Amino acid sequence: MDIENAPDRLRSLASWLLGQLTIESRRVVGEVLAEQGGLHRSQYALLASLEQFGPLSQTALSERGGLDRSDVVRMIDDLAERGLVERTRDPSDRRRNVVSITAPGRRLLTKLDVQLGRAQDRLLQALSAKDRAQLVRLLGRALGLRGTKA
Amino acid sequence: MDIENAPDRLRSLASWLLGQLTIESRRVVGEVLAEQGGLHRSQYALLASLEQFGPLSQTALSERGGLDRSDVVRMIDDLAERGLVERTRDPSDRRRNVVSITAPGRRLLTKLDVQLGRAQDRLLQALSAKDRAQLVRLLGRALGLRGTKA
DNA sequence: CAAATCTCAGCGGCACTGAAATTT
DNA sequence: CAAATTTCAGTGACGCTGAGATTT
Repeated sequence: MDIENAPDRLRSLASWLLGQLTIESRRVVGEVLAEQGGLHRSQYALLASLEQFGPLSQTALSERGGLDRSDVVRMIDDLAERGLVERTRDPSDRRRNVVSITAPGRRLLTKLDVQLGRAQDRLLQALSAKDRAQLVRLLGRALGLRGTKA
Repeated sequence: MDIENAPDRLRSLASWLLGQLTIESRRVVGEVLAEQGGLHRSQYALLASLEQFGPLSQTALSERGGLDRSDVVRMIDDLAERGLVERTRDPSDRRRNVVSITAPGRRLLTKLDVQLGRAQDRLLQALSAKDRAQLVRLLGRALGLRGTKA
């Protein structure tokens, strides 16, 4: 897509620019995930939550990762089949599942961290390091993130 | 979605933040479009291209608006039915369609401009005017837009 | 009982693909 | 003939909804 030729209305519209860059972002990230095991984006989010916060219920996972409860079911099904997470009934509240990341899950997550980092570089190659940091800051703030330099 | 509770890996990942804000963006923009005639986002892009550049072929429209040729067919079908654009065969090259915006199309476009402007304000309410401008600038640059202050 | 959790089936928008038909 | 343009049918990921089953 040649953004230079787009009409002014679009070139100055935040929502349109966001959408266009997100398309590109999904392409770039999708390539990485396809190579490194064929996970979905949401599955990276699940592994990231489990690694940082320890075992979680599926509801907690959906909240942490900004995912729908329904998608969590399907994505955890798949991760469990691959041995990247374990799902067991919570003995203290048998409505809940307790999902935890496995050693192979951690290893894959580490690998993905590296590759996704490079994907960000490709996505934002036109921006300086300072501008990339600023972009992340502005996006975070627009989403209601307070303070932390994350 | 409560971004505060997301894992650090996601909160600092540009592609994830982009995706989350784009979800919100589509929600907000979708509401406006649903109220003001029920158009799709891509149809606003089509009207915007036609207004600025005059009558265009469908291929040109797909390039200007970052749309797929296939979607242009469907979206123009609908716009033509509503009387917002006109589609005629190009007499000088009968492979082409010539699409042009109509008076009602212009009127709707103007109305949408206002409402979409407000939608941007809602989407980015957490940012100052300066930060919004900076965000637009960074997104444009990441997409390869050179120079213009748009 | 009401509320929480998980599961399942399905929907609609969207970016995209492949192939056919027409014209240059 | 090859190339360009439009059209059509269909795909897959994704965000989401509604309803049911189980448990608290």
